[in-house]
Amino acid sequence: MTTRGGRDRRTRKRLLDAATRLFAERGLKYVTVRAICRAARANVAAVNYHFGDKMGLYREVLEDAASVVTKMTAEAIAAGEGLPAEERFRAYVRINCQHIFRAGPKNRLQQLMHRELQEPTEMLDTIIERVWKPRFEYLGGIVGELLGLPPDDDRVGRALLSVHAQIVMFKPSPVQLRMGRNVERIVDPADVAEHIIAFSLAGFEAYRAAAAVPAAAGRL
Amino acid sequence: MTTRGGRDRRTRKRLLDAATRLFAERGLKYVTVRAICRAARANVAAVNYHFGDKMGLYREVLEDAASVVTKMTAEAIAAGEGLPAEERFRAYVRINCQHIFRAGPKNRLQQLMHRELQEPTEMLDTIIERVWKPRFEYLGGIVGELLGLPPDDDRVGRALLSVHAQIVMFKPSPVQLRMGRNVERIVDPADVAEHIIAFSLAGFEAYRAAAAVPAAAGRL
DNA sequence: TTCTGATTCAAACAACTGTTTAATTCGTCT
DNA sequence: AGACGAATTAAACAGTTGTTTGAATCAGAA
Repeated sequence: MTTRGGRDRRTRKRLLDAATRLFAERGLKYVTVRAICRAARANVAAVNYHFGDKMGLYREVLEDAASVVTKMTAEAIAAGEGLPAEERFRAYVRINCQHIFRAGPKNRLQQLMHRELQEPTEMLDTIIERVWKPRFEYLGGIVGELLGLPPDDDRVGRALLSVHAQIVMFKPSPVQLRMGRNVERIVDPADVAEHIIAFSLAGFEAYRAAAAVPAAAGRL
Repeated sequence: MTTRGGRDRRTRKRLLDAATRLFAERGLKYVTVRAICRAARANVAAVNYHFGDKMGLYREVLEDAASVVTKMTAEAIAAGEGLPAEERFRAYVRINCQHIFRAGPKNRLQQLMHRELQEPTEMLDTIIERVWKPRFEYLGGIVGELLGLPPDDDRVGRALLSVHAQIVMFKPSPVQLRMGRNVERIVDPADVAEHIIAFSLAGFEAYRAAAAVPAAAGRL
């Protein structure tokens, strides 16, 4: 029983690895079962044998990715434990940027989570519940504190999206690649994290200042 | 010659309209020729007859969209003519948000331009040259002035992307739809524009302040 | 009207997709 | 060795895709 996985689990693992890489790079629709099996050096029927169908493989890839990424988020939260809100914000952005921008398999898992938002599949609900909601709730608490507003305030919601938008955007993509700027320098991981931190903290401060002078609040 | 367009140009126009809508909603790969022809009440062979092939139709849709959107950008630039940098920035963001968030056909054309960045086709180069480069150059001039830095400075590049990221993000998408917040209020067009303006201007100001105190510049 | 060229149509085409099948190979236990 | 179940394989399957074909239809000129 336990040892039946001599040959078995090995091609299964190869399929999962190849599928993770390809799905992250091109998305569910653009990756064919044949391409996965070619990359995993397996027969075309291997996907159906081990995972039922293509969607079953995708489901398992995404669930594995969600587990790893969720653990990563927990680390990012733990890194700010006991610190004041501003430092918790810095820690969160820094760790997130590291995992998204650095090369390697961790990067791919993050990419899968982002892709599900841009190009949703039937797994969207699962990913939102397990990955995105916890993140946004945590970050919402921090931003609310920094803005001096309750976490469910609309202004907190918008500020949250502003932060999220920046983290996503700086992932090198076709946009930046041909803008005539030196992309390698602009999107340097460390610089980007510090940029987002400084830019966002200033934005929070602007809200704080506006809230302190109610007469100007309408302008915001 | 001139009047041969009785029946001819009409189905051609219907195909272009249907294709524009569908491509904007689902993207090139997810829209079938048959779906376009069904929506345009035309025969399956109509696309190949009028545009050569599917890609020819997509090319024409995107080129038409680029023309309209480019004109729109010119209007946004003209709206800030002669005004100081901060007011030019406000005008640019406001007009952009209007066109992206408001319902209607204008919205779809913008969406096509954004989609080409997320899911590039062979038309990417054309769209970057005709739509994105002019926009980023104009906005780069404004942001450079507001930051007190030359337009080609890396920090200007990052600030540019921060603004762009926010404008893109607030377009309602699956992310926001299930975050447990009241999305209709958070992404209200007018509020979003003012939020992005306030948030970004504060970010610019932070850079300005940091530049004025060189000792702290390394932190940013 | 008759002719001509452009347009439309139903049908079929070839290539690709995910999936299934039935035979074969492999590892493991008796 | 022999037997059994799990895993792999080549081949085929059914459905969808973009595209082509050749006949039918239409509008306008001679």
